[in-house]
Amino acid sequence: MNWTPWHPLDPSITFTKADLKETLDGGQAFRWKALAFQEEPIWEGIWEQNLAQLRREPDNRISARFPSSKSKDMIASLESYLGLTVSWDELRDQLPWRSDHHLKQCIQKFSTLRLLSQSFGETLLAFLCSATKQIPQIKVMCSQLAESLGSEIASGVHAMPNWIQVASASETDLRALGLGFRAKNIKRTADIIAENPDLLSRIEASPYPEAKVLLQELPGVGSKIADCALLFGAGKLEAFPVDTWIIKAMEKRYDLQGWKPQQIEHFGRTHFGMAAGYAQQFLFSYERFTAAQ
DNA sequence: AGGCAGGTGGCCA
DNA sequence: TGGCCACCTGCC
Repeated sequence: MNWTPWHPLDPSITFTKADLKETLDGGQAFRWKALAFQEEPIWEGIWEQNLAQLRREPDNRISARFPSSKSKDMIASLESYLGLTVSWDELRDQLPWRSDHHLKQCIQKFSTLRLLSQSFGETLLAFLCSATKQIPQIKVMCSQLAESLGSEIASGVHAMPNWIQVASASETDLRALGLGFRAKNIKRTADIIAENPDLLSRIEASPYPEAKVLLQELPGVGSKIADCALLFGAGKLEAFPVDTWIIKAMEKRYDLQGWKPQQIEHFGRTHFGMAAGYAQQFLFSYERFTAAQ
């Protein structure tokens, strides 16, 4: 593969080493990998029809390079994907960290953590794969889907399939890709979307509460997967995905033992406010980090 | 060897 | 409404 020269991204996009890893490879997206495990890894990833490599500069800024054949507009797309158009500093300041010591601690530990701005369709597909799976296995499923059904965007590199491409596969085909019991729901969801071509864009354009109701009508999409798709794939920051990590975190840190997932979700959305999903990501990252110690 | 993993939906009281 | 359980598969 021939790559362009390294190109500096907008200087407002800064990451610590740990936060870049957490943002790209911490469970929001599943198509980034660290290439060289030296002092500073180079991150290579795929989003929509794009491929790039990222590296951190000593001042925490990011440089990127692209396949030399098609680099036009990729810089703008990457900057948008990395959240250039969102005011993360303001959103962070609006979270209730002044009265919430644990949140303050999480934010201090992951000070440059961001939410990626991902494609809605791709995000929904990835999180339909995620049920009772850990991140490395979700990445394998996404890569299998891409290689089998997605378009080739560079030599040997495939984009995630769109929902029409997924619908072209049978449930048996999907099971052969290692999707397990998720294959049935992914196939049924793909057929519904293929028959209603504007469904996803209508949901994405709807206000959060309505969008969540509509999304949960799709087979295999419950509260958690709907919230992940809306938070990571549609920028709806009110969404507060409640998974096993968040349940453990909220029980321990907010004394919510015995609360049901729906009650924890309500608490989170009420307590953390309009950017509850951003707060969720800080809590999630912190909990995973402390568990790994 | 058996339980568990970024869940969901169906079934039963 | 609320609790229980099956469901693919891989990994410890």
